[in-house]
Amino acid sequence: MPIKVHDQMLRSTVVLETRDPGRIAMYVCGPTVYNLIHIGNARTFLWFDFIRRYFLYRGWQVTYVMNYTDVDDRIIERAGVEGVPADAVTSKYSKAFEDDMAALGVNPADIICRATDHVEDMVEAIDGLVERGSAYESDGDVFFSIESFDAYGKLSGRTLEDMRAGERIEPQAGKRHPLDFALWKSAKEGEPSWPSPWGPGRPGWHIECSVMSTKYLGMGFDIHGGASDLTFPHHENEIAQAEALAGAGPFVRFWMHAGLVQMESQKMSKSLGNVVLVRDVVARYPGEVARYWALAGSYRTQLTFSDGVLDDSAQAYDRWSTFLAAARHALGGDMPATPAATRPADAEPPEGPGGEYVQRFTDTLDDDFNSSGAFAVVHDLVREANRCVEGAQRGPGEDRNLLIAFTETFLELTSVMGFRFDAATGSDELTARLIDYLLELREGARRNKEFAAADGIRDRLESFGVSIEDTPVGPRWRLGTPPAAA
RNA sequence: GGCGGCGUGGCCGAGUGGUUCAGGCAGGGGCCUGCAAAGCCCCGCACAGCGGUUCGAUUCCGCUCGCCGCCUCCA
Repeated sequence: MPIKVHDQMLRSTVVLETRDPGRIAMYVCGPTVYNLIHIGNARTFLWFDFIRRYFLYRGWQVTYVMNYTDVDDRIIERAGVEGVPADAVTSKYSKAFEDDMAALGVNPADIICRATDHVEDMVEAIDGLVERGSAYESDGDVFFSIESFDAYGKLSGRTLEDMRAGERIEPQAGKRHPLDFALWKSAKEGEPSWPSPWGPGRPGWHIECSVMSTKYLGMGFDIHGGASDLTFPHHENEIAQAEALAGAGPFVRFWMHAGLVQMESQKMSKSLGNVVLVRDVVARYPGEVARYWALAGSYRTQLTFSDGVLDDSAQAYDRWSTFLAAARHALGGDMPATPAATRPADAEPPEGPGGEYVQRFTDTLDDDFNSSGAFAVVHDLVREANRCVEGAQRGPGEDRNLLIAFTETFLELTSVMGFRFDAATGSDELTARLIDYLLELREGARRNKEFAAADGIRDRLESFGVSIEDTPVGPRWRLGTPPAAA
């Protein structure tokens, strides 16, 4: 079954036919590195990280490019506020972005490109646009003439008249059409600047993505992603620039946009100030919980963030980590490792007890990444696997074989979704030995029916965040969040 | 004003023209347990409202109401 994606340009879900068979070239608009990112931003990056993982799982070769916007009015503003040079701001927040992404288990793009490393390319592109009559200079600024590009508005589905009707700001002086946008901005005193045929200045925001995406992926690359608030004007402008310069389209084959995160019926945004930082979330929950929250619903719809939603996700995720701890306890040395499986569409159908789940998993995700369905598959798998735990812990037999197979499938599917359990269970060696020793003492007490003492040990360990579960073959424990930690 | 999206059981959140069913969280009952915990089993006659198409609509069409996004920097 082929993979289908919802293409914003067509406004429908269509079979993903790539420029080169078996290869996917994707570009996602990255952060403007002028402050800390919030979970609304993170949702987008978590999603494209997952999409890339899924493509790889399905046997595609993926080239994933992401930009960092490191020249921008807000960066200049921020540098003024912090009293440091602009590049100090951008290096600080680039690093912060990477740290936050790592905390969420988001892998870096294959190619990360910075606007400031590509100014010459942009100047060349702008020059080309001026030459072709798509752009014009005005007092040191260069603007793109939207009237010169017939298809302007095709992505966002609006006409020039529509857009004029909703004008809310005074047209900037020097523009021929109010919606013409800046390709090059002349520098004021003290601002970062680069030389150009129109004098010292800096590139406008939109041009970097057109130039860098086509530089690394070529015209007509497969997927361009970003959040839905970039549809207009940013992506519309990217199309205009790239296709005007190339003299032909398409710039991009498929446009994918992630829905925005809402805060109490209003979108979360830096300019509104109603943000929840990734940093604050990962201080309170494992990164996997945020990943679960972001990925459990469709990427296209709005997602509301409120107090409590992460608690729900934490409970749901806990079901998985609890299962895995139980499997590890029951299987001991037979515990499977995470398989590095790929499941190309043309491969043999998956076999074994977990095969049915693998099939359901790919079936649902092939349909525009229906992750909710994929989560349901994993939950169903966990339920069936849990039924085998009790039998498996008694020793070899049917239940044990099934549990091994189901656990392996579980690790396969959850790793495609970007969850890592191996590291998350961690406690250091000494802690583990101390806990084991305390449990030995407790077992002795239990054997002597000294339940008050046994329960005392359990209660104390619980208060440290160590949860104890007794099983017919001895207690198992795992580290969690201490109750009422905050 | 223009363009677009959404409204599913206490909450989150998929999906479909027709009595097998999403899934999770929360809640109730049971099994297991020394007690727990975890797990397993069972339990909710949900699809904003009003019309229409149809043998049959939560699913298609229209209207109404409500919510949200974009049109300005924004993931």
